[in-house]
Amino acid sequence: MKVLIVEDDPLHRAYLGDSVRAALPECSAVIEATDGAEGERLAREHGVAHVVMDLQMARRNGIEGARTIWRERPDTRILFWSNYSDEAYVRGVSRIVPPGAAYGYVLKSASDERLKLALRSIFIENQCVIDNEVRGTEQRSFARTGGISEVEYEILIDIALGLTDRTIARRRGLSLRSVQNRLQQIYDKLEVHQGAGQGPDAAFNLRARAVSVAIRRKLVNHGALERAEADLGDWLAAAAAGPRR
Amino acid sequence: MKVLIVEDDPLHRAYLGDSVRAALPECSAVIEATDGAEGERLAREHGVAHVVMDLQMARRNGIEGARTIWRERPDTRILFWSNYSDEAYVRGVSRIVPPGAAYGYVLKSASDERLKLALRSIFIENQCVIDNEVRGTEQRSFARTGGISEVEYEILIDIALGLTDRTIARRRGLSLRSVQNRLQQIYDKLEVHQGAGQGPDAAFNLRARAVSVAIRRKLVNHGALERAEADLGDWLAAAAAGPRR
DNA sequence: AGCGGCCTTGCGGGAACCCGCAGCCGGTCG
DNA sequence: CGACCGGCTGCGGGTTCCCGCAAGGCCGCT
Repeated sequence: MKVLIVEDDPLHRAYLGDSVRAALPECSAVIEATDGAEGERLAREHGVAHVVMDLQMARRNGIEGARTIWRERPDTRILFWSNYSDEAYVRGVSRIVPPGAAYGYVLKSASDERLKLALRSIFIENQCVIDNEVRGTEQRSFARTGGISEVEYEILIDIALGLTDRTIARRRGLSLRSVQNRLQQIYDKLEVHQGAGQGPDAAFNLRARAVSVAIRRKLVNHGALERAEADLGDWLAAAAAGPRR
Repeated sequence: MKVLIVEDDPLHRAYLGDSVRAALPECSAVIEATDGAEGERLAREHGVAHVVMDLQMARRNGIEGARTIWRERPDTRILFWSNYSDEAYVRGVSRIVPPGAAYGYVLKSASDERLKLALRSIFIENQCVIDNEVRGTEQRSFARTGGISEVEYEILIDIALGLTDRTIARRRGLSLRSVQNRLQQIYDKLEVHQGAGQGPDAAFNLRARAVSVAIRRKLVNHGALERAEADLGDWLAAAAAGPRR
């Protein structure tokens, strides 16, 4: 069994290497990469089926890397090892995991024991292991209160990108009013109010305010914006090529 | 000489401790804290004058911690040790450093040598040491192109918070039109255009778009938003108490 | 069938936003 | 001193945003 480690911090990389070797005697080789792009390349070259991946790396982030690895080999087992349990990361991961694939999400603050256990569970037993704290944010995200649904999340990203209502409508195949309705729901769930007086002296611009609290609540972050921007670029190009109107 | 290390990652904390002891034989004690709040407390209790501080920690970030430490003892020497050279961090730091204070900014990706050199320069020689890469973003930030001035930056933060033009005007003591003029400059410098057609079918909402590219360019980030939100809260309370109108 | 809920869509209007035009003022330079 | 520049301000209008009201469609339940 070959294990690929993708992690840009040398200290963490070394620590991970030790843990992998200690937890998995059946591991024949540990391969190391320092960013997502290199990880993709090495995974392809070595035909690796077991990966430990950091999210949030400097040059190419872990979600991108995992996506292309999974696209090429959907049965690859990936353990995400991250500093944060931000909803943006959790959503980003759960959106790209292929059906039936075994994966894990463990925080860097977890104990040695927990990490080794997760390694064995995922790589040997083929089971999913989600850190309890991460599970927490996942739960919250689908709970009644503060729970942003998938469709709403799309629109939220769109306004975070700075799109117009009309553009969002075209992109998502909705009417203008529907987009605005969804925005209304988002404002509700994010508890965004006008601030002071309702009418002439509202303190907040709701749309901008919603983005602000979404960022503060870690629903969206830099990585998510980058990905969304790339998608948007694709769509804009496609729309310009064949504007079916 | 006592040195306080504020860093939430145990691996990095241990590494820092080793480096400090190796680089500074005159160091009599190394004290460790795992977040900004604890760092403030320990600095006060031990009367520490030499601090190594991580930015971006989970519970209370380094800029907050450094601010209160410096407020209590402006001659404290602080070395910031960070993963990133984002403009938001650089601005955040350079805004709180007291006049004449010695401080440093070194990236975690720097070599062992560089870290030790910086430790000696700052703590012993009382000199400022700014990582070259950080200097780079600092330069860029004040250069002609893409250079957001301090006043513009304030307004940028305000729209990122979701404030109305009118509210910004009140807060900053400007007329409505002046705020909008500044916004215009920001749009220019951030190269934010309407996207497709000028008039009825603009793809972008400029204000939201500006925030989006500001985040992607790392002019603002989560920590900066948190701080700005706290400031805003103070101002709102003050404005409600004595609305001089 | 009838009913109630949920989502979608259209309409209308008040507020906010984006921005060109123009006047005012303090500072700099020839 | 006059010319010029950059920043601040008011005015006006075109567009977008925010949102209440109401009508229609789909679905499940009684």
